[in-house]
Amino acid sequence: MRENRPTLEDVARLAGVSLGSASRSLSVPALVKAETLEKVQRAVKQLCYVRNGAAQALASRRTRTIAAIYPTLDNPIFAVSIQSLQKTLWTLGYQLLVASYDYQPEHESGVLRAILERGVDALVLVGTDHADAVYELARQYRLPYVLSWSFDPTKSKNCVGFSYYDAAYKMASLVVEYGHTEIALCSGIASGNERVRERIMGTRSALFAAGLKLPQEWIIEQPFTFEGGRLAVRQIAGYANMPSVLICGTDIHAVGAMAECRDLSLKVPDDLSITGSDDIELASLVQPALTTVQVPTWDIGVRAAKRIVNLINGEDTNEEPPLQTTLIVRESLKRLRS
Amino acid sequence: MRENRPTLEDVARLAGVSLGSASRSLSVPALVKAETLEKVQRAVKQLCYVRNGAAQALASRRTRTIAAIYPTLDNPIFAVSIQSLQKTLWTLGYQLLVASYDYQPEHESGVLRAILERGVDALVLVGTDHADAVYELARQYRLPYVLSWSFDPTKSKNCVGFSYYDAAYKMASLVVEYGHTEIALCSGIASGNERVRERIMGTRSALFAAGLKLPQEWIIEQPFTFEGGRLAVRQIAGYANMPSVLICGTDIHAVGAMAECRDLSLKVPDDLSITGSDDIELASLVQPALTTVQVPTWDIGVRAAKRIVNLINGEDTNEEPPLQTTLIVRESLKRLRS
DNA sequence: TTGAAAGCGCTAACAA
DNA sequence: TTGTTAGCGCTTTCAA
Repeated sequence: MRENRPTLEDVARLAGVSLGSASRSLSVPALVKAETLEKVQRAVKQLCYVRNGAAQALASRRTRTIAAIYPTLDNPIFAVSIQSLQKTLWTLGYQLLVASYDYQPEHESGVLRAILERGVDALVLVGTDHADAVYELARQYRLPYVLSWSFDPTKSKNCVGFSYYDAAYKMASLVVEYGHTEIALCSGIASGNERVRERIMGTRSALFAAGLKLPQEWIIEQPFTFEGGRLAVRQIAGYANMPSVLICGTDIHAVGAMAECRDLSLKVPDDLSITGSDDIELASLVQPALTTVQVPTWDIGVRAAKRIVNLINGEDTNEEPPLQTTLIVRESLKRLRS
Repeated sequence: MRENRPTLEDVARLAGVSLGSASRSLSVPALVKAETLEKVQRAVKQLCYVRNGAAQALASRRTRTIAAIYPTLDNPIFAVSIQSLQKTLWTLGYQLLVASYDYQPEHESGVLRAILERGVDALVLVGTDHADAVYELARQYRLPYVLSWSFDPTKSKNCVGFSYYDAAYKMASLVVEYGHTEIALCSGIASGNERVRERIMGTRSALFAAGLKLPQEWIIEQPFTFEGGRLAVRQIAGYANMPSVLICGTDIHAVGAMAECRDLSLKVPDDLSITGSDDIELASLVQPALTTVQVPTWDIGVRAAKRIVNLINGEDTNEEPPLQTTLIVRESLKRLRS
């Protein structure tokens, strides 16, 4: 298993300079005479030299790698956001280590521990609701972190996201404005997920403001899968009095719900209106097209990348306000009165 | 920026054993007396000790990390496969570093170079068609690699995948059997992607076997996006004589194509039949449900993980046959004659 | 601006 | 079965 990678010493020898100069040529070229720099660069090219990251990490105590831990990789909004996070980090000279805990919050700290062992300079997490152990480890290892997607004003320095409460409030207000009064909510699993809880609260507040209620039995907690959406529809279809609208916590839920409606011969939106959230690409492709809330998926990745690098460098990040969401009105929500 | 992580030396001191014994307790516990092992484990727990991966990597010349380079992370089949790859590697004691080159083959070697610098023990790639530089780097760094998804019998030791040719042949044969004679193909971009080329060849052979032809202008190369599928439909809709069926290279294409048909008031499958490939979850949710080819998405990740670890350990991997694909007949393909 | 040299925290001979 | 020790390849003082 021996490799024959050239070392920096080989480079230095070939270039006729010291090990120190060779190292500086690569890391802080500004401190090196142009002539020396050139000699080193020539040697690097000639030997096809590539740094040994482990040695660099050991000596400098930085890995130039950032870990991102997601609930799942299997939702297009996360996939898109990972792309933008990765691209932006790359331009800033960092690599991205991606991990997921499969929507099992209790696994997150285990994943983090493994990542810590491998060594990273910082952390990007999703949401603000994490086990104490997660925050504890970050503190203990002095790891800067960014909490993405959710926005918590009390932690704004570490947050890059939007208000799930506001997004849900907006959507529920639209639903009310369209004349609906019998409203059900298909949310995700609330435990360990403040985004789900914020959505429930936002929805409830909007209904309350209109003199309506969101009874507990009309809040249906389902995993964020197509199947989850189907199950929600099956459940409300069994109720004596069916709601006129199902507000879904994600577009994935909504698309699953629409499929189930078809199977049950429920017309959307005539028999049941359905709304989503996220505005994934699919939302405009389904029939009827989905009324949903657009969230700044790509932007979250870009900004999380910039923020985390700032935090690593100890630069003062001026606190940014939450990102904005936008209602997208299509055909899946029926107007009952104008 | 100083961290205060305890080192193995701290552990050894607290446990009252030597550095060597402490190291062995963690890496090869079998070589250590039970009593010693226990002392070390207690010290580890007490100090919350976590190995320093960089030091370990530098000294042992292995990182226990495997890199996987994908064309994109933004296709559900890859997302699913990454999940299974990651999970399986985890149980085998390896971590996964994910990267993508955004379907720009010329970027792949650059990505690989960055990964090499960081250090990995092995590589999982998608497909067999890679720049010489990629194979050259793998050779130079003695990096074991697995080529996933595609199956090339001449490289079967390194391949974990299925025959795209066969899959396409099967689907095209079904289309012919259903009585279609005017057949168009919406493939991906063929350059730098043998999977696309195999699909084209498989389709062409099946048609040829039935006395039909696949003219070049009925092969439409489009990027693997919903929009790609839409564009393909727009293109054939402009032809003087339209085909009766559009065979799509992926379900993503097919779903996009179906959406465009709706916008153009083309009935699927009456005005135009559409077939897909991959059998993503969405395929059964769209209306009409998609006739497609199921591919072993999850299995590819599991097997790639096992194979790559075998290769790292220099174990003899008995050459496995290609994985199998299955036709899934639903409603998007019309029967013109029986 | 450069060179010399002391580690970074661990593994893996080797000797005991 | 254990302890000792010489590196792994790089960064980063420090002195020149």
